Amino acid sequence: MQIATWNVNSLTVRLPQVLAWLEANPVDALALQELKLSDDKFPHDAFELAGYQSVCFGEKTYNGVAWIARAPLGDVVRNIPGFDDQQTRVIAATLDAPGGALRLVNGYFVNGQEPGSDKFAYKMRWLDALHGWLGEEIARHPRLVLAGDFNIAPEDRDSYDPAGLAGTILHTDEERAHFRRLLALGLSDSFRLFEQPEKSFSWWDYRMLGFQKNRGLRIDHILVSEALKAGVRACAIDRAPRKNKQPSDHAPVVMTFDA
DNA sequence: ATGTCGACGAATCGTCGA
Repeated sequence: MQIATWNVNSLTVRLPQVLAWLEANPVDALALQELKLSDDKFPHDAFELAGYQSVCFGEKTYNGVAWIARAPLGDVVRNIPGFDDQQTRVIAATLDAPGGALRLVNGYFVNGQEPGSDKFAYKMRWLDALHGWLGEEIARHPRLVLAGDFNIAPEDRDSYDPAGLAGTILHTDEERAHFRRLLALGLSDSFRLFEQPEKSFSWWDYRMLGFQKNRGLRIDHILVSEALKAGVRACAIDRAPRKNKQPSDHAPVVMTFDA
């Protein structure tokens, strides 16, 4: 079984690339972020023609998340229960799998702009709320996957310039502490369960030839709960779509596991 | 500050967010 995550930076622009990628990579479930479209504009039909069901939670212009899956998605939750949020950043759903249902959580984590800013404070509150809710969610659904654009480079090796960017957004101790708190819930970063090439990144700035120079960050992650960890067989970043014409600034991450 | 995208409103670009 395969689960993937991809920040597409506008599904309106990237839909053809997503459909082409799914045809070449027929994963069982795909988490999308930064749809930048309202739910009434979500292309359910196009995905259905490709053999996929979809559930979405979006808004005009910003944010927006969705799960695309080969099998029906049930028990859908939008945003973090109990956390009042004006933005569309979380969608959770349950997917049938051979070894039992999987709980799939997809998050477009707050960027935070700059340490000390209002947006950074919102990021900290949001991460707190996510942590609290996920603790309950894992207790209810031990077979859980947390995928998405975390907007956190968890360790120095996840950044092209850890010294130069130390303490800046996506690199702060506070953000990294939040990432480790998520791991402390019993979640594992599937990418780091395996030996990986050095300088493996999932995002590259559009500017300054970021991709060509591999000046990137690894901020897109797929975490698995304790119950799933032993079954994980691989996790890889697919850089190919970043070479497309009009690419997203993010590349998809794909996890393979026995479910 | 800059670079580059994408979306928006009201331009035929300026502004915002990433």
